[in-house]
Amino acid sequence: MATMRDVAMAAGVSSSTVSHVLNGTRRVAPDTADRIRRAMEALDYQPDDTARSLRTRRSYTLSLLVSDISNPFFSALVKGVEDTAQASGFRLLICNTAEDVSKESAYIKSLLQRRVDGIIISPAGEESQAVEELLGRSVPCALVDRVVPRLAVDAVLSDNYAGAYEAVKYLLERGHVRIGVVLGLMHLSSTRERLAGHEAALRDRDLAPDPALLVQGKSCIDGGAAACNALLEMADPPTAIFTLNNLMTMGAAGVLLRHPKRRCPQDVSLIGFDDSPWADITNPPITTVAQDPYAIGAAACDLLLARLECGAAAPSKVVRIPTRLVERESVGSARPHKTPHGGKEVRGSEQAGSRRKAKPNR
Amino acid sequence: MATMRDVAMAAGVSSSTVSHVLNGTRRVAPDTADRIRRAMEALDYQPDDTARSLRTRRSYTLSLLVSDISNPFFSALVKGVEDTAQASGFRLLICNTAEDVSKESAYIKSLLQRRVDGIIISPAGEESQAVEELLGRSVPCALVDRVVPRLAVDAVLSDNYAGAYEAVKYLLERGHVRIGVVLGLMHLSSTRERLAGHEAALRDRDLAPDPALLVQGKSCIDGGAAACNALLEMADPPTAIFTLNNLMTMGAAGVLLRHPKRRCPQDVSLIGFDDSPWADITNPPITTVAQDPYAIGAAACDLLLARLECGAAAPSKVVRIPTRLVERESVGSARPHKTPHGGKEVRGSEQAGSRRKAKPNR
DNA sequence: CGGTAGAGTGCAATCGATTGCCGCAATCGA
DNA sequence: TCGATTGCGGCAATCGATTGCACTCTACCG
Repeated sequence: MATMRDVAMAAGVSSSTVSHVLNGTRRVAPDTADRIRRAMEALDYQPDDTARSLRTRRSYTLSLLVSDISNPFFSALVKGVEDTAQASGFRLLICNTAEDVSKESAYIKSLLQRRVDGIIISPAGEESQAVEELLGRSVPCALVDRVVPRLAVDAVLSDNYAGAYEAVKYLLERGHVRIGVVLGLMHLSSTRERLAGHEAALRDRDLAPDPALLVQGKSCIDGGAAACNALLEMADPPTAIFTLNNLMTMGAAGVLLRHPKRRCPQDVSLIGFDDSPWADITNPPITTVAQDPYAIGAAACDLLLARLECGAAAPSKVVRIPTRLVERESVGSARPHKTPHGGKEVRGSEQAGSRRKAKPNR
Repeated sequence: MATMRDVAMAAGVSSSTVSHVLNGTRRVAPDTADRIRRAMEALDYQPDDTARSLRTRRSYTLSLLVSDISNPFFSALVKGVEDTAQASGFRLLICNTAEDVSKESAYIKSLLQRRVDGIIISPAGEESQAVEELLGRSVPCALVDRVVPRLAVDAVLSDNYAGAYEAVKYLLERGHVRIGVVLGLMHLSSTRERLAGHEAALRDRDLAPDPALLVQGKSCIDGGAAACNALLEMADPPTAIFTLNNLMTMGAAGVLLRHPKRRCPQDVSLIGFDDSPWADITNPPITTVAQDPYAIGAAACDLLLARLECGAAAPSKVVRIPTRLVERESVGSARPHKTPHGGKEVRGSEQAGSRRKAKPNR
C-alpha cells in the first residue's frame, strides 16, 4: 500500500507538504495541492491511522463496555453510541463484561494500551475501582445505565426513580396494594433507584413497603421466572408484580402465560421496567415503563465527545433520560381483596378484557 | 505514561532487552529479566499498542460489519464473535451498515486505514464489490449469514435451505397446502436459499409454488405486519404463513394476536425462520426454525483467526450451521379445505389447543 | 535600495515499539 | 591452545505519519 512518501515522490514534493494538504494544516499553493491530490488518487493512497495515532496520541476510537450486548436494552444502546460516534468520525470498540468486575478491569487495561480516546461504560461493580482508575489517569469517560456513587463523572441514565414511581402509582390507582417486586442485581444503582421509586410511591399512599414482597433472582429470563413463581406461591400472594428489568419481565411473562391457575391480568397484573418490541405481542401485551436506550447511548456519546473537546476541567454532567409508561393489557383492577382499603382504591380503570381489540399495530 | 525506554533505564538495560522480555523473543538471563519485570511493575508500564502495530503491521483488532446490531439475531452473533476474538487476544471493532452498500464501503475504507487484521461481514449488496475489493487487497475476511456468489471466501451460514424445507414439510404434514410466504430482502442469499427450500418442499409433494402467495415487504416488524395483512386479505388466503426472518415474524405475530377474525393457530398457522426468546411467550408461542447466531459468530471468528494463521493460500471454507425446528403452538392442522388433497395430508399432528399446559419454562 | 512581511516549502526530529546485526565473554571440543 | 559454539545484550534502523524550525522567493514600503 502506498505511503505518504510515495505520494510525495510522485508529486515531486516533500512528505510534509503532503501531510499539510491532507490535513489542511497550512497554506499550500493551489497547483501543488492539485498535483498532490492527483498523486493520492493515482496511487490509491490511504493514510495509515496507526502511524498517525502514534504521533498525535489520538486514535479516533471510542470504546463501549457493556455487560451483555445481546440484551436488547444494551444492543439498542450500542446502536445509539455507534451511530453517534460514526457521525463524528470515531470508530467503536465493543467489549462484553458479563457483569464481571475482573473482566472489566482486563478490558480497560487493554483499551488503554490501545490508546482509545474515551470510554463509555456501564460499570459492573458497586464501587468500580476500574472507573476510579480511569478518572485517575484522566481518561475521558462516561457512564451509562448506572452510576458509581461519589464519583464526579459524566453519566446518562434513565429517570429510574420517576419511572418506577409512575409504574407503582399506576398499579395503586387500580387498587393494587400488595405489589410483588422482582429485583435485579441490588448492587446496581439502577435497581436501587427503581426500588426507591417503588417505595416512595407506596409511602405517598401511606402504605408501608413489605420486604416479604421483594424477591431477588438472577438477572435473566430464568431468574425472572423463578422470582415470579416464588411470588405466586406465597401464602398471601401479591395482586400485581413489578419486574425491574426486561429479561426478568420476559421470564415473568412466560410463567404467567402458562400458569395453571393464575391468569394475567384477571388474577395477577404485571408491569415491567424497560420496554421491548416483543412486549407488544405477548399474551397479554405487557404494560411497561419504556426506557430509551438508543437515546441513552447517543447522549452518552455526545457527552464523551464534548469532554474530548473541553478537557477534564469542565464539571461533570449527569443526564437523565425520561421514561414513558406504555399502557398495554397486563394490568387489571385488583379484585376486591381482604385488605380493608382495597375496594376504595379502585377507580375507573380500563377493564383489561378482550385482547382482540382492533388496535393499530404498535 | 511510562515507555519502554523508561523501563530500560530503570532496569539498566537497553530497550531491546525489555522488548525481548516482554515478548519472549530471545533468551534473557533470569536475573536481568527479573529486574526488568520489577521495573515494569514499579513504573506501571503498559506497552503502547499503537507503536507496536505500526512496527509489526498487526493491530490485533478484528472488525465486524453487520446491518443492524439491535436485531437480536445479529446481537447474538456479535456476542459470539466478541467472545471468540477476546479469547484469542483480539479486540473487536463494530460497525453498523444498515444494509447500505455505500456505508459499507465507507466503513471498509476506514477500517483498512486502521489496519485491522481481519473483517467479518454480513454483506449488504448482492454483488458486494466491497468484499471483492477486500479479497483483492488480500485482507483476511469471513462472511456471515449471507454469501456473495462466485467469490471464494470463508463463510458461515445457517443451513437455510434445509431449515426452510423442514418448516414447510412440517406445515404440509399438517395439511397446509396454501402457504403464504413473507419474504425479506430478495437480494440476500439467505432469503433466496430459504425460498428455495420452501419451493423444494412443495415440489417434493408435487405441489406447484404459487407466486401469488409470496409477499415481500420491508424487512422489519412493520414490514412483516403489512405483509401478513396482505396475505390475510387475499380472496383465497393461505392457511399457514411462513415468515422468513425474525423481525417479520414478530410483525406477523402482532397482527395475528389482534386480528378481529382470523385466530392463530385455529384459522391461520404461523411458522417463522429464526428463533428468539420472546417467541416462547407470545400468544400463541411461535413455532420457529431456530438458528444459532452465537455459533455462527463464533465459527466465523474461528475461521478468520485460522486464516490469519495460514494466509490467503488455503482454500476457502463454507461452514453451514444446522437449524432446529422448535415446535410450539402456532401451527395447527389445516381445516378441511376445498383443496381436494387437503384431508388426506392431515396426519396425527398435535392439537394446538390449550395454551396453558404446565410445561417447564424453556 | 535595504528591510520586512508573507507565501510556499523542505529538513529532520519525533512518537514507542520491533528486530537484524554485531560484539563480548564463557564454555566446549579437538 | 585455538577455533567454534552458545548465552547474553546493545546499537541503530525502521514502521508512516506530524510538526517545529528554517529557508527561499516575491512583493511592497519608506
